[in-house]
Amino acid sequence: MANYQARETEQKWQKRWKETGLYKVDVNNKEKEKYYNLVMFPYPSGDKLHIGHWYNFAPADSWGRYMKMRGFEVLQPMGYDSFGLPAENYAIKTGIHPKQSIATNTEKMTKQLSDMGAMWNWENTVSTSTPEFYKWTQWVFLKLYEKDLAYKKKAPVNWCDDCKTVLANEQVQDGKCDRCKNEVTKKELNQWFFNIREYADKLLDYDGLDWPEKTIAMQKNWIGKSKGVNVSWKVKDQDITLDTFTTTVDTIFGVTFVVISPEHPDLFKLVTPEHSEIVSNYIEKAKSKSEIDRMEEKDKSGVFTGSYVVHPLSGKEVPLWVADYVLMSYGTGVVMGVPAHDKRDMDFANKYQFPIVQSVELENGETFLYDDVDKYNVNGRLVDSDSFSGMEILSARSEIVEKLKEMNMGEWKTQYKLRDWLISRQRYWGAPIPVVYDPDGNAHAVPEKHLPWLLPEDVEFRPDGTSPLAQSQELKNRTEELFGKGWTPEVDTMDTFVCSSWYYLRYPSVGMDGVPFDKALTNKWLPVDMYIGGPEHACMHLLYSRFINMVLHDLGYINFKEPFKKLVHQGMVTKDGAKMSKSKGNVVGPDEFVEKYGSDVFRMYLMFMGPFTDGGDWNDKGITGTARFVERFWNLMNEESVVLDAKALEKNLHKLIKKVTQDIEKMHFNTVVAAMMEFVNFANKNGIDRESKKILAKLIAPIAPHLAEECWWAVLNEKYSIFGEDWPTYSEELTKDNNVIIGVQVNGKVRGEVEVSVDAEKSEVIALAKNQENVAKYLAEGEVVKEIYVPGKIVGFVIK
RNA sequence: GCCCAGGUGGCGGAAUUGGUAGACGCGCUAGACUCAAAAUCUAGUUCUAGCAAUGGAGUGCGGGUUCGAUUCCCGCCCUGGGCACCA
Repeated sequence: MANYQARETEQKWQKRWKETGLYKVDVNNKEKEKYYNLVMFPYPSGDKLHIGHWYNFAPADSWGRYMKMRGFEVLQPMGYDSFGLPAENYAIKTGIHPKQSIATNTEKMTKQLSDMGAMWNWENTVSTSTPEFYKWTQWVFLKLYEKDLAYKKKAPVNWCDDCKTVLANEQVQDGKCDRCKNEVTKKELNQWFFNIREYADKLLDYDGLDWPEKTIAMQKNWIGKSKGVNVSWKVKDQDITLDTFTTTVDTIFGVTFVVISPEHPDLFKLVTPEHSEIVSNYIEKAKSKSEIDRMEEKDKSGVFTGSYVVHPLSGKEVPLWVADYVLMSYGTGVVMGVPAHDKRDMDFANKYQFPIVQSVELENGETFLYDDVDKYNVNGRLVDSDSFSGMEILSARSEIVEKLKEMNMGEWKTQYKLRDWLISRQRYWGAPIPVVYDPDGNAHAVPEKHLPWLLPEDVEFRPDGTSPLAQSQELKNRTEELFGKGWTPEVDTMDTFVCSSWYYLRYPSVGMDGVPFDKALTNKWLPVDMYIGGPEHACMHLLYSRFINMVLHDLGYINFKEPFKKLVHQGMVTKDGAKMSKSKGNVVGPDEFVEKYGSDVFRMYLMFMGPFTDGGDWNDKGITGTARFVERFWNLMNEESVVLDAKALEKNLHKLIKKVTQDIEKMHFNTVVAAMMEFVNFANKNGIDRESKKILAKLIAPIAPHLAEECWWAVLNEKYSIFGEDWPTYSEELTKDNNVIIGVQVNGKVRGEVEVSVDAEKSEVIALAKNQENVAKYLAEGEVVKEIYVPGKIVGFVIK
């Protein structure tokens, strides 16, 4: 018999699948239930598909195929996140226009993705840098603009001097640019933002989402909701009031100083003349520190402003200091210093000799830092706090706020760490922000009828910190022609995360010109049933998408709030335990292995390596195990065999169907492959009949589609295609064993084993166990005080 | 510092309403086939003592609960990921 010719066979089927349109999805299908199976779309880089793509896409495809065999109409589209820096940087290096390189790369990548043999719906593909797509990205911008959810403001923003552009907070990690790892600095610029803070509370609602806990926790942490109180402090001898935010207003009688951020706009008004020089010097020094320095500097520093503020409840005067540990970007930029109960304030007080005044204690009478307890759920009372002394902490908070409210000196306030999403980019290769300015400099949205607001082509790409679009004569002319003399275009482009925040809505409606997405079709197909992609997007793409989706929901365009019902993150493939990277030179290229063993073997090995969500360690030798298995599988299917034990075959087959079904449902593909191997080993010894072979082919179909199709059609001579077949079912009754071998323990140690019927009486089993020679030996050493029998599990004796 | 995930043979990993730890695969050892090798097949493979039967130890470390713990509880150590002066 001939060996299995993997490559030839795979190419044959890929061709046939394509010609027969096997995976074409009928988006209007009314008979079958829909299933939207989505992977995060890739960036079309010039490099070949790397192992991470395979590790992500192949199991996702197996999942889609499984759902197809379960009878769903499966939409499994693939597209390209094609705006962004790499194409632009490549253009700067080579002079090849991004439009050109992206077109070439997209074509190459589509070919590679097809070679994978996955059932992508190529009729429903998108590429975000095409005018037919970004027209609607601009439409999304306009919708937000109309609702005041897009606005322009001058603010200190994150600047990457290597990429020559601003970045959103989410794109700064450890003070460094997410993309190029260059240090990020602050710049004061007039930029476009999306008001994602407006949705902070809605974004904190994860009701009905089947998402990893980890991801939800990361988002919650990023949004950072804190409930607290704004307290007002009058500045002594001046007509200024400063607000401080605190989550623990119960400590207000422990305030011994107040600290203001160096960036506070009113700061200069508060500094007394004799302190102005020292404060100016301090501000200068703080400004010159990079984000990273400031982050790493745990050591507190600050200077006195010369002014005092008045405690709203006690009337005492406390000094007002300026210190850079107070952030202007969170809360009010001013904090009350409570050194007795806050670690940072304590460090600061110790350094500059402020008094430390205790104002709360725990139930046991001990003092404490709020850093060490759950501040929203603490039991204790106030001390030395005027009329509030002795009060329970939590109720004292309400009482204090009531009092402050009466005086008009305070109120409840909720703060978020989340900041608005900065979407302007001073780069070329992105969707132009559809805004123009009148001669007075006022912004106006480009009317919808002028979309797509085309990206001009008469520009140089050299990034110099100004937007390349500013050079375009065409854009300038276009603006004046349409809007009038003296009108100018916005020259920034949009963050590419704007494109990816809504692309999943477009897939079912691809080809429709007049709308971003057809309402009925979208409400039918969305939300995405299964979304698979990397965990690194937790606080970027996955947060932005939820936000945009919610906005579109609130505007009435769609009837679902959340875009992704179920989310799964694939793990990472490592080499000898280390992350693969070009610099380490340990990158494994898929091509040579696909060439040698075929796509089925390659993807099965990736699945077999470890649990999908954990990732796995690549081993060049390890793949031979899967290759041997495919060969054994092929031989088993081809050989005529005599079944030695029909009962055992039936039982094992039903057990296999159950195991494979349940494990695929859990996405434990590694144990699916293991179970298939085990069964093939069994069938090789025992023999297998035709009906069982058919079931076996179906079971392997999701994970090795080409092999399954070939076995189904060429070996078993069944009707094309196996992917039109139903998923096998099993009988629970048949998976049950009549006899089991269970262990016998004496004082917890295994001393023998007995084979018993599953419904045997306890007395019967105990007697059988006692007769075991080795068991009897140990039982003789003492008196049996307890006999244990857990059916199907264990027999145990306790002796004294 | 805080939050999350994890630590099991030489290696990747199985097994948790507590019930014979190490499925499946890699590697390794021996044998068959071969002039030989590769490939394939058969047997073995946690460590340790023993010819064996059998015994001792064993799921990061130290305690605890239990007839019985990889699984539950307490206290540590280590690795990976995320956040980080958030008042």
